[in-house]
Formats: sequence, structure tokens, C-alpha cells
Amino acid sequence: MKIRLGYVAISLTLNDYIHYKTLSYSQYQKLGSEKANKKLTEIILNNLHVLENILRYNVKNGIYFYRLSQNMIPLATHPEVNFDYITPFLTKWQKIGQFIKHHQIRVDFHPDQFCVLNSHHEEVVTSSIKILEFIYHIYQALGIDNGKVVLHIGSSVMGKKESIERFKKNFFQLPLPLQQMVMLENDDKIYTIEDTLTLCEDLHIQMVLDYHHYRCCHTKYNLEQFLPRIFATWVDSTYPPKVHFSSPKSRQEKRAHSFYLDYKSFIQFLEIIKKYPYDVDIMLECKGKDEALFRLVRQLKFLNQVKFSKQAVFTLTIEN
DNA sequence: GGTCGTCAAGGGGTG
DNA sequence: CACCCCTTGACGACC
Repeated sequence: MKIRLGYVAISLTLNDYIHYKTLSYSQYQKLGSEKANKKLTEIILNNLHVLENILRYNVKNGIYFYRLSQNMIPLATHPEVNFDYITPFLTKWQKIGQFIKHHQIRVDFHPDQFCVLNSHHEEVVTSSIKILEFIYHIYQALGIDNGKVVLHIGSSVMGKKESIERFKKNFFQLPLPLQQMVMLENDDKIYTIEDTLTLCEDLHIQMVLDYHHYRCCHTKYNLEQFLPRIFATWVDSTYPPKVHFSSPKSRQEKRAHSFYLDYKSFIQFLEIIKKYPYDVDIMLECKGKDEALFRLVRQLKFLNQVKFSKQAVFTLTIEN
């Protein structure tokens, strides 16, 4: 089975001078719309340049899995700001999309805490849909027609059962292309593996296992009991199953992400998943980004337990 | 040249 | 209801 490692949004080892730029709404207002729009154009051009550089750097370093940052286009979903972040840059978007497809890179999105599809506030649901539309537009611009987004189930206002019903209702009201993007991840507080898996099965969507959330908060559940069903949500997918992996910052702050990864628990995780006949893409969600990825790779190479074909791609022998 | 507070936004928990 | 916590990375303000 093939394992690909990926990292989130920014590279710490690429180059100090290459980083995404942003613009806050208060800065936008201070500039006035004309200057602000000019600024936004500069920022988008810069950020697309950065994205392209990161992807090239990833391929050069054998990394074929990368989470796109929602902050790539600042204010794109702000209710008071309207601008076209696609058409004026379409050539650039398409060029990047070609690169992604040519190198068979897997990219995806994971919006931050403000995307709550099952909120009991209607305006929060509306803005959450706007975030999904934004992501859809980016995929369209890149020419990626099976792009995905990982969400949490979200709120638990009025109880979990009721909240899951709200999720279903709002999910089915989404336009089909948006529904087809959605995958769900178990979280660290409310929704366990079992909750998330059951909902994914109901909706016929993929479940992304977050091993860190499972380990820090829901260990009373037996992971192995659910793994066959989690993998089964992926059988019709064009992508291999995806999991999130990271390590706790400390014993006290076990929910927070550490900078580097604990290679011992990573190996333990590999021991678990190698019982199943699936390729797996593992998103490393740690503060150390690619720096932590490279360190983990060095540790695994040193231990000589797996066979690397590329820097962040290796094979595991399936146990019988 | 380094450190700190701010940012559009939610949700949950506490008192 | 008011306030705090969680969380992200860039940036402006400040020393």
C-alpha cells in the first residue's frame, strides 16, 4: 500500500521571502475601495505566485499532498466586499491547475471555525455556504472537477441528535456540486468517530479520520472497530482515504498541536492501518508544517521500517 | 529587529 | 448576558 504525506498551507523551509499576504477588513476600509481593490489584486497575484512556488517546491521534494489555504484570497467571502478573484487571474489559475493535474498532486481545503453548516443561526449557515461556494469557484478555476473540502459536523446547540438533523437538512439543501465536495472529520470535543461515521454513511460521503482528535479525546472508542467502515466510505472515491495526523503539544495541552510529530505514535498508527488494503494519504497537522514532515521522514528512513519511493511517499507491506 | 495585540466571522463554557 | 477560552497566520503598532 502507498502512503503519501502532506502538510497544511504554508512552507517553513521554502524561503523567508515567499509567503502569502493578507488584507484585513479594517485595512480595506481605511484604504477606500479603489486603492483597496488595487491592493487586493496585488495580493492575489502575489499569493498565486506563492502557491505555484510551493507546489513546485513540494514536487521537487517529493510531496504530493497539500492543503490549500482559504486565506489565499483575503476577504473573498466577506459580506461587505465584492470582487472577482477568478476572471482577471484565470490564466494563472489554469496554469496552476495544469501543474496540479500533471503531477497528480492531491489538494484540498479545510475551512476554519467559521464554516458551520449546522448552525442554528441562519446567517451563519448562509456564510458557511458562501465559503463552500468560494472553494468550489477555486476548484473550477483550477480545472479540478472532483475537489473536496473537509468539514466538522459543527455545533451541538439543542443537542447532538437535533444538531445532526440540522446538518442533514442543510446538507441536502446545498446545490449538488457543493454536496459532492463535502467530507466530514471527527472532532476533539463533540462528535466522536462513531457520530461522524454514522452521519457519513447516511449521507454517502467520505469520512476523514482525525487520529489526533481520536487519541486525545475519544480513546474509549475502539478505533479498529470502526476502521473497516471508515475505509468503506472511500470505496467509490477517486481519491485514496485521507486521514489527519498530529501529536499533542504536551501532556497538559493534549488537544493543541505540537511543532514536530511523535514518530513513535506515527509508527503505531501505521501498524494499525497496514492491516487494511488501502492506499492512504496522511495530512500532517502540526505547527512545524513541511519542516516537521521532513523530520518525520528522516526518522522513518533512519529506522528503515518503510520503503520510500519519493521523499514523502512510501510503501507499507500489508499484513495478512 | 524583535515582541505584542489585532483581525470579519462561531461555539461552548462559566458566572 | 458578559466574558473568557479555543484557533489561524500575517501585519501594523510599538519599543
